[in-house]
Amino acid sequence: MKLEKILDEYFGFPSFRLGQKEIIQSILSHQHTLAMLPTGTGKSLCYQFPAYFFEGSIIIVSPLLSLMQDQVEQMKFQGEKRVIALNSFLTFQERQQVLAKLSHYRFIFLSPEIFNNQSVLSALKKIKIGLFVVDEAHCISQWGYDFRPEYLRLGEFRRALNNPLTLALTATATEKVRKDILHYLELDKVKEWIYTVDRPNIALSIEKMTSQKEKLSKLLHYVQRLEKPGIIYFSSKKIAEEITNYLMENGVSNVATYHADIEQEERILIQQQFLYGELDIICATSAFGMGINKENIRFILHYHLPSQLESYVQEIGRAGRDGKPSIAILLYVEGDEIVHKLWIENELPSNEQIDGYFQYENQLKNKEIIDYLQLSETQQRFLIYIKKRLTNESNLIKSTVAKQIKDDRVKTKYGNLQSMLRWIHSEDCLRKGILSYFDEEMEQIISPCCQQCGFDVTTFFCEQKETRKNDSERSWKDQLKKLFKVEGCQK
DNA sequence: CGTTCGTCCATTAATGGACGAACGGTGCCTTAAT
Repeated sequence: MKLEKILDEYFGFPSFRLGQKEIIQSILSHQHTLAMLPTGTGKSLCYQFPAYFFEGSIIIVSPLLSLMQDQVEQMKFQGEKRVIALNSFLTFQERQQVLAKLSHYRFIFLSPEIFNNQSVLSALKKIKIGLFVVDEAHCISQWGYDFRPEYLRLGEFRRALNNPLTLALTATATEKVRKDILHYLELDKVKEWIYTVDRPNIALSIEKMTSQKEKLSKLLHYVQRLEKPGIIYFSSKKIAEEITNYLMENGVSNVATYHADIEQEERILIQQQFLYGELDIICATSAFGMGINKENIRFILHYHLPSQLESYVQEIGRAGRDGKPSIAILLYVEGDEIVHKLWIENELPSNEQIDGYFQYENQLKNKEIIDYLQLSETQQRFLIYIKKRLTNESNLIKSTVAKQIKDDRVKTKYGNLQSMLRWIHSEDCLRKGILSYFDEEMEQIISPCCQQCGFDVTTFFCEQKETRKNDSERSWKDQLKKLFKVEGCQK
């Protein structure tokens, strides 16, 4: 049967999107595959489709519980009942039941951390695995070295499962990150399908200002005028909250804050409200976004810069999934990057902490070492990872290697931040800058492209559309607006 | 690095200033350390 026919009959799509068919064919011919597709272009089909050709289960490694839950719900809604998220949301009894009949499930979503659980791992060993999928595979490189070390152990877990056929999916990976992905998944002989990171319908703009105050008024200016809905990104939870209040005080309604300290229930509520159009603007940290499948986001504003261009591309990529013109504006004041430098410096243990850790390891209890050296959770996880990786080596070697890895990591992260800053300060086309960071060249001329290529931000304003209307219509509309305090474009 | 928070001590007992410490995004997993 032709693939298109199956696509139509089973999934209800008339045709494949860019890259999907090639990736699916590559999987169907049993080649390990690394696929890079632009944000929001239907990566999940790439593993859902082959599932119906394979015996055995499809394992999908996913970075977030909420993402797994969403995908499971969505697939159940589409009629696939043999799907489960194997994670800490399950009670002990539920987990036992699921593990007992694991081969029953066609799709098994799980986190990298769950492989640490011996009963889960041994249950997985007993079933036939048709495909091992790593979703958002750039997390291996982005988080594996410090924040979530289990991402670096996915190769080890793959080996434990007898090296199943593997598909790594991402939207943003430089050459270096792609190498990391293959290395840590222990893959060679890989078919790579790399498509552009570019999203032509998203116009790009950077505005440099000299004070935070100026930035604040610029933000309000844009928020009041740009077509909604939109997301505003911050590198501080506190400032995200403050600006939510500031916007509301200035007549912008339907705004909410989203960050890691917001209760789980509240976070789900905000996501839902945003999805269904009850909220227009989310003031968020980097916690917000993964798995947000909202078609009509019109703008992404950055009140603070992210720490690397990969993150920036991920974040702005949430705009314009419907293909309509959208805009990404980065507001920059010198010094905004300082907080990233601090995090780079402090998230991994210092040389003194590393030496101390391996020196006292045999003498003190773990908890005493942590207290004495004041190790953060990330720092502990890093050190435990090194310890496990070098089990048979002396403490001196462990200590030396740990310092080496830490130095490399700090250097890489500084480099990424520098690239971000170079891009901000460059006077070249912004799109070209992003593409060249991902070793791509501009192949087409896009209009509107970016503020370097010359475009008018006001074309993205609601007002612009309304001035086309005649005066009398406008005035009653304005009055109505005032009366009901309606913000945003009226369609 | 730059802001905020808590403590201490001052003096027309209820503020206020000085000073140092703490903090700053992201998320799994809680039966996993010889």
